[in-house]
Amino acid sequence: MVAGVSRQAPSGFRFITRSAAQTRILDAALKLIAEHGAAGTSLQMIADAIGVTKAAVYHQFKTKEQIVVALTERELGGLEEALEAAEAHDDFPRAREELLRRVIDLAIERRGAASTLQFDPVVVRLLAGQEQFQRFIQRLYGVLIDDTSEDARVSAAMLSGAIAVGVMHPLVAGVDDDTLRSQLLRFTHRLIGAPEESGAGDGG
Amino acid sequence: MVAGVSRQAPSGFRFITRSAAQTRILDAALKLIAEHGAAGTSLQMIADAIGVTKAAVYHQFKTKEQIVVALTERELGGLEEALEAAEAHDDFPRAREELLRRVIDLAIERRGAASTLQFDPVVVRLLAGQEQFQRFIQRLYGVLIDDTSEDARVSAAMLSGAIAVGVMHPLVAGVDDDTLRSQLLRFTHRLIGAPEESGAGDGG
DNA sequence: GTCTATATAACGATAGAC
DNA sequence: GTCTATCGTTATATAGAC
Repeated sequence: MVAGVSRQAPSGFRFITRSAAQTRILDAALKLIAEHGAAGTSLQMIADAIGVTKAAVYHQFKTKEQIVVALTERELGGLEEALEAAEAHDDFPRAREELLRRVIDLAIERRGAASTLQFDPVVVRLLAGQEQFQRFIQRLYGVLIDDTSEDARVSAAMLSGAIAVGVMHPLVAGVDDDTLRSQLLRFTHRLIGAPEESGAGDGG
Repeated sequence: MVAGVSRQAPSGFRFITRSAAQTRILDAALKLIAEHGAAGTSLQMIADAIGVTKAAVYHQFKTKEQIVVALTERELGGLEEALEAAEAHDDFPRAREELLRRVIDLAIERRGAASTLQFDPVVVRLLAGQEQFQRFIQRLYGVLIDDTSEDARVSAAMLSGAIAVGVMHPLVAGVDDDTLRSQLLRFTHRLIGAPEESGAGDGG
């Protein structure tokens, strides 16, 4: 699945630039969605959080849906780069290793921002209707799953949950980034059956 | 933490009986919350799903919050039994092993019902204010985490995510229960560093 | 880019009849 | 146990001034 894959055109998440006003909205929206869910986050709440009126928010994004889409684009942008780098490898284990390492780095960097979106049913529903995201997810699976066996699919599902929850669970709130990263890598390798490394000294 | 633990009083999830009308409401609510989130599920949607009016729903549950609480009580009820059985063991690895096996069984049985609730921020917020649930979660941690090391906490967080997502992820939608159970047990043992079993023949 | 003001709909919740 | 009808509030979204 990875060997001989043609370098696909970027989905285009990376090069979207946002104004300062838009960035403030997205920051506030992410925080509120994490606390109340996408359905439970109103435009009024977002407006209040950044100290403007609803109309000002609507001037930046035509609908609430567009805010969610823009938010997901932003949080998935870093993964696009990692995905392309992983696809460049021509053997499966190295591609997966590379991708997982970067996924973990990003997950820790943003401490559950993507996880929040990943588990929100409103976000999931919305993105299910967007071809751009579905293609992206399919590419991710292509690197993470080496065959079509149920074994590999269950493993990938568990891995995605382990990483996503591993960075956002209340139990790890007090764990510093470096410790969390080395633990996540260790358990991830254990889960996929790869040899565990002794040193954790990989810069980010 | 487990050795010498005194058999605590049940939180009382198990013995709540519900009328047929209440059960219909909870069934509909669970399905809708999985699709739209708790905040995105209105009383009108629940009423429409079972073919009654909003007022009929309010006759069974005084508020929307009570529906969510009742739903969580119902889905966590099976775990209470498993937790007590696990606490009866006086050595840690066996207690954890026993609990994890039952958690996986229940997760598969209901295919992500509890996972849905676990990841919904509205549900999390609501239960955070209920002492009954907080005590229950603390008891769960007591069996799953053997010490207070960050290592153990990260491991427990990842494990919880791996199981929860492992049963509800789209990738495993077509995997039959027995296959899913043996895979979940295998990867769970791998994650906690326990020896993997060869046979999966354990009745339910 | 932000404001006030408003239109229209849906929300949670209650009262009272059957 | 279910209904109709309603209250007060909030939701998404828009128009038009500054």
